[in-house]
Amino acid sequence: MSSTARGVRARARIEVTAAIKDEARRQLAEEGAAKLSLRAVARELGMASSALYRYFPSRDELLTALIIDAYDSIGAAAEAARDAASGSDPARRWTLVCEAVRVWALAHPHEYALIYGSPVPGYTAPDDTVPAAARVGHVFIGIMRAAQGDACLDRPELPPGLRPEADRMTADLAPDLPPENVTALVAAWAELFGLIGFEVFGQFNRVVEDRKAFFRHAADRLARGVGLMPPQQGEGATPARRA
Amino acid sequence: MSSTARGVRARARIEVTAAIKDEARRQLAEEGAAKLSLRAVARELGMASSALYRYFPSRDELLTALIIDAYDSIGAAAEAARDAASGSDPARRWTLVCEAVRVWALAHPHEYALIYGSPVPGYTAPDDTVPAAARVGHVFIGIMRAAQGDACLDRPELPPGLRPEADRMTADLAPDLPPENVTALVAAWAELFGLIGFEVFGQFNRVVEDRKAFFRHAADRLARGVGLMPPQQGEGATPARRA
DNA sequence: GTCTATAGGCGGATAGAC
DNA sequence: GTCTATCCGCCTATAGAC
Repeated sequence: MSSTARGVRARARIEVTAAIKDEARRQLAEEGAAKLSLRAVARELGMASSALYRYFPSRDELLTALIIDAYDSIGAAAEAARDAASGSDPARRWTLVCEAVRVWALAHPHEYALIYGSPVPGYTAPDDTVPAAARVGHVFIGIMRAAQGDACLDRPELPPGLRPEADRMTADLAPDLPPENVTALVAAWAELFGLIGFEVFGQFNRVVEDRKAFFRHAADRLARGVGLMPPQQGEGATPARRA
Repeated sequence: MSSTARGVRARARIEVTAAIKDEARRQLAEEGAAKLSLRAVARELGMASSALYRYFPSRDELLTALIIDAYDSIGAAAEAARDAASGSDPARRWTLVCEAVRVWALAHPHEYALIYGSPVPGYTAPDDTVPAAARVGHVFIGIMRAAQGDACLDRPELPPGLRPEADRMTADLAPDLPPENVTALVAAWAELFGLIGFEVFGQFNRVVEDRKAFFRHAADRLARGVGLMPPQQGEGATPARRA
């Protein structure tokens, strides 16, 4: 009953919780999130399945914990890349963060599938997951902000029909940035995960071989799209408008 | 034993096969591909589960059939959009095909997840799926080809390190197009499915509201990236290079 | 081609003893 | 907090009758 005893128990609880999540992550890789089973986790851990219910009241709560962990992990990877590149210019920071996100995804394909792949049928993520899910996006917003501060942010065009939505997104996400750049950023954010998802999920099999070089180039193109680099001059033989 | 009887039986077989796939697609929506179960399909169809094995020798064969159907369906939607827009210029054809792919995905989210979402654990698609999977990409290649024929294709830059891979992809996919455009096209192809996937899988919840307008703008930006439109002039206050 | 029956598994979740 | 026992459901796949 001493505070020491409470500390010991609390520590044990944390360790068992971590062991459960570790084993669950292992099984994620083998069976997928849809088939994540408390029973199988318990079996592998040498515990009775009913004992797990003291740690996670249901299968879905365990899933939620894994999702938050995964978002936090990829978010931390993005933040670490940003911090390591703090001396570089914004365009280079952008590319390095993109590459860090890709590296994380390739190193953790099943956790990547859990958070950016198909939703798990019958499961809806609770609001607890939102802050962790936002971390990667915040890193990109921060890079854009710094670029604006350095006055090296090019402003892309915006068609009139998108103006209301652009203003709304801007108010929500980054009121201090121009709506043109916020809109481009949201698009680039989604497109980045298209590139990564195609690589992780195998759509690039038999299509792209040198994926690292391909990705680096694509990330640079995304940086151009959000205004972190000037639009390049085309080398084409003709101006692109039809006669 | 007459040829008529054979015809009747063949027709019945086709109809039952179609009914099985229809019911399986229905269940895909409710339980997901990972839990697709021959038994549940049979139950819903009022058949004995063992009877289904006369049509599909295993669960995986049924899954393969559903995957091929889904690729063919989204491919046909892309081709139909291309054909309907045959009078328009390449940039407009690009955008219309992108929108058709998005519309298909939103109308068939679970089939979309089956082909462009997380891989089904324990299942590997056989080579039979490759031709169907390539249809959407071929539509985009065709649009690029036509643009080149009309001499309205801008050629983006390529860094030296990507040259070998660009040449390799070009030889594989479209030897008659410039490697710069082929590389940009492959990137845009992946990015397109990033945009669509984020919408279908819910990543845009609470972020993008007017998704149709947002997508149209993003698709135009992709068209610019592959050279179907000239790069736009930035309106930014300053040139984008850092001092 | 369809059925019943069967083998040999799997799962979530709870009750109640210790 | 962990256990055993239990309820009740699910699955793939096959054998053999009709």
